[in-house]
Amino acid sequence: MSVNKVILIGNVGKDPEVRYLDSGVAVATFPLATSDRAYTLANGTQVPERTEWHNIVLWRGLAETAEKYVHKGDKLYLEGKIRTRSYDDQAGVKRYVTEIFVDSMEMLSPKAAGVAPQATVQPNVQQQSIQSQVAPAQDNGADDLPF
Amino acid sequence: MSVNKVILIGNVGKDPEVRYLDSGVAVATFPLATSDRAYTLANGTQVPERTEWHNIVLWRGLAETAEKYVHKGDKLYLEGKIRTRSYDDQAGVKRYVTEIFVDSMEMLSPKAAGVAPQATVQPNVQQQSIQSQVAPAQDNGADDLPF
Amino acid sequence: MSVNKVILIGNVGKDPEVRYLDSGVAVATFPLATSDRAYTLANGTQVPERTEWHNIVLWRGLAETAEKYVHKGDKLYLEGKIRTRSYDDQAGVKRYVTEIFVDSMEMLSPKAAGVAPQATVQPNVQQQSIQSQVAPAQDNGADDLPF
Amino acid sequence: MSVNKVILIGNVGKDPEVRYLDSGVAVATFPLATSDRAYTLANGTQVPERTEWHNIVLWRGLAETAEKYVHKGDKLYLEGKIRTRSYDDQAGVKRYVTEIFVDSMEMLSPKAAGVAPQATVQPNVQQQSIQSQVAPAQDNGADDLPF
DNA sequence: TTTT
DNA sequence: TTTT
Repeated sequence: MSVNKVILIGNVGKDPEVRYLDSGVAVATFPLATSDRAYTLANGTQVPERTEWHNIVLWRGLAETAEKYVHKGDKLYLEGKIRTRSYDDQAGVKRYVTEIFVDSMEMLSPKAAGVAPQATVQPNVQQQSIQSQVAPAQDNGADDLPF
Repeated sequence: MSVNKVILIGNVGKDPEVRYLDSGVAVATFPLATSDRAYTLANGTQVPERTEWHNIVLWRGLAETAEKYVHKGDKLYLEGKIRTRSYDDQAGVKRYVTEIFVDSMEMLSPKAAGVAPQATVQPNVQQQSIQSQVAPAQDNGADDLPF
Repeated sequence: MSVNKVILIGNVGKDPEVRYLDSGVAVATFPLATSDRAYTLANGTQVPERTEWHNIVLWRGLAETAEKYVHKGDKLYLEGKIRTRSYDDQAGVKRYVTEIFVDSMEMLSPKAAGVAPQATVQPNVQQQSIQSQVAPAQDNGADDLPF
Repeated sequence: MSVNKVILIGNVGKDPEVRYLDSGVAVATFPLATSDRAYTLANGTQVPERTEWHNIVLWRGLAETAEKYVHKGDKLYLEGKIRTRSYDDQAGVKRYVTEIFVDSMEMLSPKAAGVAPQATVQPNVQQQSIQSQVAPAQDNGADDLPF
């Protein structure tokens, strides 16, 4: 038994890229930024703001919602899980990418809010089914990569 | 304004490695496994169990607690944030590691439970202060790396 | 747009009570205890352990899973939402009960773990559908009350 | 070992009421609304939107931040714990109130966002210390009640 | 490299 | 009414 849960509120770095698998399943990807506030330590050291970029992945209905309603700059609430996949780069070296597979999405930007109809996917009947078609970099071409 | 929160329940893959920075600050690292349950899709496809490995990082008091009480095989509840850092590998290629910086830890294994005294760090006066001393691979030697 | 999310790890106070609505839908209820650790303040004051009791409500498949596998004393991980309902007591005074409607459950007790097959409900097609049949105390009789 | 965690995103129903205890500690209270989306069941039943009201309580620095920056209508992200307390009403009947004790707050309304300086309290050295001074209704007078 |  |  285990739990793998991520909650993010942040800003969309680029318009979503949406691909459709042969099966017709939609996959959307985009970067999301979260930022730590700058602050000062007890000893006077200034710790500057730091931005963290997350590789966001949505499937099926959520991907279609993202395609319609999510834009660069939007603020989103996302709930999902951490997923690290590996691939071999051009030099044949194994590399890793950590992504957030989203289960639930809410729009926080005023313009966007209230637009998305049904922003939650059915759990367990979802991402993993098509995982093997999505993961590999080599059969997509470099410019087709989610990230 | 943003939120970057991770909640994990999983099993410790190896005993924690604990290092002490020059400042005396403790840093503990270990892998934690979470697993999706195996299940069968509507179309009959069997989706096998899949294990996700998380790179866990604890600081200061939490690192010292981990050094004393956390062992391979233990089940833990962890709350923290996602942090991706980059480093240059031996070939000079930029590589990325995603880690979970822990803010709060609870022991779920019966043996371990109830032992840890104060399993929560003081937020904001914490990890980032010593970040530059910890991140780089090059000044530590390969066998000194958290992961 | 909003979020109402609760995450609990605690111990079951009593065996679940399970009822079946006329529609055949199962509803399980039980109390769950969470405890703050005792600790000492900077000024020396001892703050004792404090137990919080949560009114847990599960529906449909989750209720049936609880009926089979959840017992007094078990440790559970629960994810759900807060729900406050009102009813009129015997004296006709409006009273409030706050309950946790569970979306996802995991067994943490070693004996129980691994037994439950599909511990997540389909979101949005769930609790609210039968809410009006469940809420009122007056049409159930006092001994039929969830709590 | 246990976990009692609440995550809310919702709208402030009224300007915060802030009181100062004899010790100088600030306590802020206000209602926060979260709403389920309306939706239609498989059988055609319309399930209307439903608003849930949460009794929010903040202490110390967070209460002072709320006093300065939080207003009716603002959208907030809150992280905290569930706490149910009892009191005797005018008729001497024991009554219960469930409150959310906040550990962390973020402003989501554009106007407010970015204003609050340090929106996280130090855990474990916090609410419980002054609990007995705050809980009872009877020594405060009805108009002094948080809710 | 963990657990069920 | 549970656990450590």
